[in-house]
This record gives sequence, C-alpha cells and structure tokens, in this order.
Amino acid sequence: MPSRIRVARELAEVFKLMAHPDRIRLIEELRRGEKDVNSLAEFLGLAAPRVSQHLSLLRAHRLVAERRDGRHHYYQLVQPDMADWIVDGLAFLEGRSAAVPDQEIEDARKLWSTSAAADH
Amino acid sequence: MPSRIRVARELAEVFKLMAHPDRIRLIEELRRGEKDVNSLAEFLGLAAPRVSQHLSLLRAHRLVAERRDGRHHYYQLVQPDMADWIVDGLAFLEGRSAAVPDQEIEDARKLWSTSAAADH
DNA sequence: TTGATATTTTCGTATCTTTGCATGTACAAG
DNA sequence: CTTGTACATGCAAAGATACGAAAATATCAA
Repeated sequence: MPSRIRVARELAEVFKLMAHPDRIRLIEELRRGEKDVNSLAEFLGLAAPRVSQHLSLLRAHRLVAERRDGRHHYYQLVQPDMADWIVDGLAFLEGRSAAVPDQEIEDARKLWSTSAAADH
Repeated sequence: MPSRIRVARELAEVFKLMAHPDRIRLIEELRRGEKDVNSLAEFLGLAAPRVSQHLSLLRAHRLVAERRDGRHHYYQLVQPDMADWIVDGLAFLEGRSAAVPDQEIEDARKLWSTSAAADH
C-alpha cells in the first residue's frame, strides 16, 4: 500500500477531530494556554460531561495534554499552531453560505487570532 | 445564538468534507487543474461510482466545480488554495503515529506541493 | 438503432458519531 | 467519614456516513 494512502488516512483522522463545532471552539479557546474543564464548559455553554467527552477524544489523539492539580484538570494544546491553522480555514467559508455572512467570519477571525485578548 | 457558533458549525462542515482519505487525495490530485472522473478514479485506484459520489459531495458544498465536454465531466477546485492548506495540516502528523513515519509525510508533502510536477 | 463508454444515482446495509443522562471516581474540606 | 465539587465514563437512542452493487442517464460512433 502506497505511503500517500497512509498519510491521507492519518490526515483524515485529524480532520475528523476538527469536524465538530464544539471541538473547534474548544481548541480556539485553548489557544492562549491551559484551562480547566469547568471554565471551558461554562465559556462554551455546554454540559461538563460533554466537554469532557470531547477532551478525552482530543486527548486520545494527542491533540491536547492534561495536567491535574487537585480536583482540577487543566488542558492545553499539544501543538498550539493548530489553532492558527484552523483559523486559516476560515478563508474557505467566505461567500459560501447565506446563513453565515462574511462579517461573522471576520468577527470569528478577530476573536480567535493570536493577538486578540479582549472579549473574554 | 452567537455568531461564533454559526461560524464554527460551518467550518466543521468543511472539515467533515476533508475528513476522508479519498477526498483528500482527490483534492490534491486536482491541485494542478481540472481532471475528468475516469482519470481520477484510475489514479486513485477507486471505482468510478465511488469517485463520482465523492465529487458530488464536494460539488454540493461548492468545493469543486464541474465542466462538461461531451461525455467527460471535468472537475476543478473552486478554491485551489485549499490544497495548500491541507498540505499545511501535514505538520500536525509528524511524530504522531508509528504507522506513518515522518519520511512518508515528507514524501507526501513533496508530492502534493504546488511546485512538484513529476511522479504523475 | 445498437452498442460502447462515461458518469451519476439509487438503495440496502453496515458502521461510526453524537447526545443526554445516569453513574462512578477522585479530591478537598469540615 | 460524610458532603460537595470536579471530572470521567458507560450506555442506549438517534442520526449520519460509507460502501458496493445495480440500475439509470447521457453521449458518441458505427
């Protein structure tokens, strides 16, 4: 079996991990450092078990790493560049769907860009 | 509903489209211009109906565009940058899986890079 | 028209994912 | 050792995807 098939297969796995709105927001939320499960759940407006499930999936694939301190579990991105790469993907959304105007895409880009800090 | 949720949802749709090895290879194969279904099927070693299914999915989401000429349907990328962006994602594969050595990732990167032309 | 080629569509089934909820475990404080 | 908080895990229902095989459509050529 040619190697490009293996590479494509592995890459598809990573795409699959990103193919969920919660996980995208999770990764973007972790872009500026570690955060514990409750903060993430609260920020994203999701039930804690759900966030935990997403994190355990990302953890299983080594996209995030866990650090425990007392009863808090802090998560961080193993490859922080990943958050930037995801933001790069926003370019392909422009003019695509009437449901998501370009202005909103631009807002997300700002919110998720490395330099941004406010709004949190 | 906040706009970042809509954006994340839309972006997740795009990731979902890339979350398949065949479609990744399809997009990379289209990086240097249009190609008809049979060529793609042959190159990828897939049955033509399978390729057609993938293409119709990509077409439905406007990732590829179709041009008909006689009995041939030629497809091309609507946003050729997409192929480069996918290649950028290879960075996150390095050192991740024993099944896919870094050498193979590097090979794929070369094979799929814009400047490369041989090996086809 | 008939036949061959190129591509799409349909369909049934197997498989994977998502989701919410309930339960389980670990730690900290009193 | 009990209570409360922080997370993780298990489970079952619902939904989405993938796949191969078969059938349908369209084009061209004889």
